[in-house]
Amino acid sequence: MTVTLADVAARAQVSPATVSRVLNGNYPVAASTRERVLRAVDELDYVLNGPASALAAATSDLVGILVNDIADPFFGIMAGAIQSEIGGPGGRAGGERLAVVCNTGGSPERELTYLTLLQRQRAAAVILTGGAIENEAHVSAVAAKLRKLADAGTRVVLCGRPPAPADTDAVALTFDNRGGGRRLTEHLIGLGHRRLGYIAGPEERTTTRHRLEGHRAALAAHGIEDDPRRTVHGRYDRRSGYEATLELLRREPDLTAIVAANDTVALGACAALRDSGLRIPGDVSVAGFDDLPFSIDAVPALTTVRLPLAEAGARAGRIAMSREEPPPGGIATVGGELMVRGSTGAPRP
Amino acid sequence: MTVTLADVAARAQVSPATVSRVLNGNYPVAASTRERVLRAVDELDYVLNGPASALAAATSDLVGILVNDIADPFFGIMAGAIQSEIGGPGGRAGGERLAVVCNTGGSPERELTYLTLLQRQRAAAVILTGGAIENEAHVSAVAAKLRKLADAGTRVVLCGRPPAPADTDAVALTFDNRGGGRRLTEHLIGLGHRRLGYIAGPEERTTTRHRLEGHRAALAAHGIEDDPRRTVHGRYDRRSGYEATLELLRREPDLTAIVAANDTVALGACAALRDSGLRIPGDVSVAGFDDLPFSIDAVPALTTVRLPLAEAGARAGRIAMSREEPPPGGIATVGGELMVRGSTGAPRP
DNA sequence: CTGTTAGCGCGTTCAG
DNA sequence: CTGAACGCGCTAACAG
Repeated sequence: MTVTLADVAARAQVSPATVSRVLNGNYPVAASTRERVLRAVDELDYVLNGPASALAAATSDLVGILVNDIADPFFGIMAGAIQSEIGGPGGRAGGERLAVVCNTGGSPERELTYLTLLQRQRAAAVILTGGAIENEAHVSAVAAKLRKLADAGTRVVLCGRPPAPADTDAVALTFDNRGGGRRLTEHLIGLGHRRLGYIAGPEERTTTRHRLEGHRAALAAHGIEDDPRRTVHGRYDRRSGYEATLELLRREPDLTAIVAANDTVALGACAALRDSGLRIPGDVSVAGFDDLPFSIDAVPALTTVRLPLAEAGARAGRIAMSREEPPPGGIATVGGELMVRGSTGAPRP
Repeated sequence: MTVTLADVAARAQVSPATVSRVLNGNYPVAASTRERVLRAVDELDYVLNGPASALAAATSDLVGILVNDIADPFFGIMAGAIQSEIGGPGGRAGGERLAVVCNTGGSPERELTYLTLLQRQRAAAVILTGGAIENEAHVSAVAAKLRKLADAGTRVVLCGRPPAPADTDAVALTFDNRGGGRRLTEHLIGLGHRRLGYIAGPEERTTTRHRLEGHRAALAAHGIEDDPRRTVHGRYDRRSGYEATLELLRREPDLTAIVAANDTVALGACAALRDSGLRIPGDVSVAGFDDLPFSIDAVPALTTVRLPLAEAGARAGRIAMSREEPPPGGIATVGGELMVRGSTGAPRP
């Protein structure tokens, strides 16, 4: 029923081994022989059996990409960039590797499950994107998994995530969330703001903590008291930004600025402010983080910290495919750039 | 080095076949035996070899998802919804299927290449999202591929895409782009607009054509001349919307409304209008399509046609997994809902 | 309910 | 440069 290597070999009057060599291009084969083989492949409409070759070769053409939520452009942009770099020559027959995108939804269990599933597939590489969960048990469980993957020959790269324990052999491209958060808040302080609300992401996540630490560092550096009532935790979504803003305004109606965990949350904050009859930035300044594509279309355009998501993803992809040297020590910090736009201004007198 | 089924079998004092049965849960196994096997699996930290079982079973746990661009939430939302429905019980050991996301970038060649790659992987199912390319040669090439996939037992589902030839056995969930486009333009006409600009998507794509046809049908139904100078083609991105808007204004400065191919393009149009000193909707009304999450945060909020992307994706995923009956005839039309918001209003007198 | 027996289709030695 | 032979790790009949 289905065409196999042997069928191609028979038709091309060569041995199966030769066909395999032609297809994988890893061994010298006479030009004329190659011709005949390729013709036979074409005539029979032969398609290599991936599982069979993965079994024999003990490695597959799959690259796992773990994301929190692929519907969120923050992850979509990284995933797309990774994918654009894992194809091309260098792989097995055809050279195209396939991206297995795994939505963890931020759940530790799913993260581990997917890592196991990728291990089962003998993935050529695994790239974990976005912040990590800061639960001790989970961190060590992940580290153990990463170690096993590395032992099995799977390349592990962290993209936008803090480094894993050194013995995991995982390369890390880490976003400078702390520095970005600090510069952002310093920008607001520089404008004259002294009463700043902060909408943080979910607890127990590195991204949340680092951004918040940067914010607090800026406050501390300028002698501004860090009133805990000015910080609210929520999810990384619009609704959370909306509700948190109402809550912040309830607690302290004379806030002059709101710093959001990310752009999506900032958009929700803007909506809440508008619905409360407050003007941006006339009454309250708003700042986001990430600089997702829509941020520039907010009205006023959102002041935020641009993270080079596509560049980082592309680099992670290349490193995963050994097409680029890992950074020295296996760790690189990727900086963010402060984008000052219309949503922040001087506080009302 | 690596633990195999046989190792587990030996430790549990059963045959390899029994271990396989426990892991796949497809055959009755005595509870006590299962216990012993699972314990052995645990103690040895055994992970099934995916390629090996795919080879033996002649089918894998992989589900292919073809998208134009995973960084675009239009596709990200569908991909995420699909993924949420392909896991769960019913599959092989563990029951979790993996989503292979393939970015075609709208290129016909890449589309075919990815279909071949998925065929090679013996994917359990393939879901093609978004509009199709309307090139005769390509359409038949894709149909041929889909037929082969179906023959090999791969379930094929089209999500947000017009039906393929009936003999491909592909189930299609098609968006009613024509109807949505028509209602949108009728809404504008109803407000009193007579000079409407249209920013279409790339040529040779079903989505572009259908939305445009709906627009024209509305014009025709109301006796409004369809001046070709009022239509500009571009890509489905913000920049394209920006430039097309400037071009439309150059051609006909007294347009009172602009209909965009999708929300992203509409955002670009809004930016161009603002930069041109025109107010929305006071001077020019703007409408989009899709109702992506950010559309409600545009200022003014975007009038658009909501497509139930998540619902359609989820349904496509269930159909692909045979967890839901395909629609009668294998074809279902998914309607859009007109969302009237602040970006459209009566034209200036 | 469980063990035995054959492959699944390919990559990779090792000879030639 | 090419062929022969073996085994990758698992599932699927078939018996029992």
